[in-house]
Amino acid sequence: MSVTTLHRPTHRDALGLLESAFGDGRMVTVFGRCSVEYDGRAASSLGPGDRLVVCKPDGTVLVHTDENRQPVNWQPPGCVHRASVRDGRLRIRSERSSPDERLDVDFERIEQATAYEVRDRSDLRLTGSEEDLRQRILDDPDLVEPGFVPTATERETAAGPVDVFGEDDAGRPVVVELKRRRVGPSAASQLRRYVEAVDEEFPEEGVRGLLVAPSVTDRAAALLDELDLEFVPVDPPESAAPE
Amino acid sequence: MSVTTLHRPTHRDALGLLESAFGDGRMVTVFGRCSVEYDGRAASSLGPGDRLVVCKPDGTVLVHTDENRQPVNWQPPGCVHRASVRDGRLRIRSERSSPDERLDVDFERIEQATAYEVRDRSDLRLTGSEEDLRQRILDDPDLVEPGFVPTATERETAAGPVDVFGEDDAGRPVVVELKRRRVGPSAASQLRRYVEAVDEEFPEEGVRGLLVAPSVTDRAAALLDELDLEFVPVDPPESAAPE
DNA sequence: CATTTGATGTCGGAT
DNA sequence: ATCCGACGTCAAATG
Repeated sequence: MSVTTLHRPTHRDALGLLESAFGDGRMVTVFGRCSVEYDGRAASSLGPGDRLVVCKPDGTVLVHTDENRQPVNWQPPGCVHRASVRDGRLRIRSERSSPDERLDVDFERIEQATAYEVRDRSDLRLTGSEEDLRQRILDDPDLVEPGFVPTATERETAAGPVDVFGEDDAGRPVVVELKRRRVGPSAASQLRRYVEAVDEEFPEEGVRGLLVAPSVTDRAAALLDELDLEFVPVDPPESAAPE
Repeated sequence: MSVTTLHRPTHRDALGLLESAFGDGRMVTVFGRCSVEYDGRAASSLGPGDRLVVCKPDGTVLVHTDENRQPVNWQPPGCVHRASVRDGRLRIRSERSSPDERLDVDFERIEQATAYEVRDRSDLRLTGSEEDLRQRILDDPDLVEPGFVPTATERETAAGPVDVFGEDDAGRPVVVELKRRRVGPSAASQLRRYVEAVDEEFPEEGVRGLLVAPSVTDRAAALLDELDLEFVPVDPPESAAPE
C-alpha cells in the first residue's frame, strides 16, 4: 500500500499512523492548525496557524506555510522524530545532538495525516554549474586568454584550493577563480587571498589573478582594479533562452 | 471545506482539482511517480521516481524526495503554475520571467492529490540572530573590550556597511564585524575590506578591525594575525543548553 | 530594478 | 568530526 491517508483523524489515530510510518521508514505529511517551538543554534516560536508538516525517514522535518520556498521551521537530516499525544493533542518532536536541537510541532486540529512509501532511484543531472564552467575552460583555455595553459585544478595553497591554476604565454603563474554568475566583492576578496598565497610560493614572478565570470558589480570591479586583479568575461554556463 | 483529497485519481480528475486550487489560491500537494525537467539559471533533468510535489499560491513549487532538507527541484515564489494533461498524463508547469525559468513535472502515476485552504496569521519570532548579538553589544560594549564606545551601526563605507563602528579607549576608530557562529577565512577578508575602506577615511589614525564571533578556524586565525586584525570571542547568541 | 549580506543557511567533498 | 566553498542558494533591507 503506497499511500495511507487519514482525513480529520482523532489525534490518537494520527499518532498511530505516525508511529507506524516512523517505524518502517515512510515519509509523512500532516496538515492542520499547529504551533511550533524551536531551540538549538537559534530559538524560535511560531503561534497557531495552518501548515503542512513533512517528516522524512532520513530525519528531516519541514514546516511549510502557504508562502515562500523556505520552510518557516525545520530540522535537518539526522534527527529523530517522535510523536506523542499530550492532553489529547498530537505533538511531533524532532531532536538531534551536536548541535543539540529540538523542534516541537503541537497540533490543535488535524485536517489530514498521510504516510507515503517512496521509491526513488533516479539522480538529478544538473548542468550549468561552476564545475561545467571549469570543464569548458579546460577544453578551451583560450576562453580565459590566448596562450593560457592550465596546469592544475583545485590546486592547494595556504589560503585554500584554487579553481584553475596555470601559466600565461609569458610563463607567469596565473590563478583563476571561476564564478557561474555575476559576482560581488566577496569573490574579488577570495581571489585576492589565493593570489597572495601563491605569491608567497613564487616570489618575484608576478603572479596574476583572474576572475572569470559572466559579469561583476561596480564595487567588485573597483576592488579588482585596486588589487591589480583582472576580470575575464565569459558567457553564463546556461543562457536561459528566451523564446 | 479545508482539505480536498483525491486518492489514486485519474489524471484528468487531478487536473480538475489543480485548476480549481490554482484558481482560488489554495495550496496543493501531489504525490506520485514523476519526472522533472528544469531550465533556467541552470538546467536539470530528473528521471522517474516517487516524490511529493508542493505548489503554493504564491508561485512556489517544491519537489521533495524522501531525503534531504532541500527540494530536489523547485521554483521560487512569483512563478505561474499551470496544469495540463498530455497523452493522458498530468503535467505541472511553473514558469517565470527575469530570469526566464521553467519547471515541468510530468506524472506517470498519481497516488494522491490534495488541495488545502491555509489560514496563517502568525509570524515567526526568532532569537539568536546576528541582529540580537549586535543588540547585546550595544547594551554592553564592554563585551567587545573595556572602554569601547559604539558610535554607529551599519555605518556606510566605500566597501559597504560596517556592523558596528566606534572608538576604543585611546580614541582610535574601531571596525567591528559580528558573526553569530564560528567563522572561516571569508569573514576575515570581509573585515579587511571594511578596515581598508575606513583607513582611507581616517589616514594615520590606526584603524582597528575586530572580528567578534564565538570562535574562528585555524586558517581564519592565521589570516587575521597576518592582517593585524583582532579576534574577540563572545558566547554564541543562543547556547543550545544540553541537559 | 540591482546590490549587498545574513542564514537555525544546506550540501558535498576532502582531510 | 571539522573545514571549506558552491548553491538554480533564499530572503530581507536598502538605494
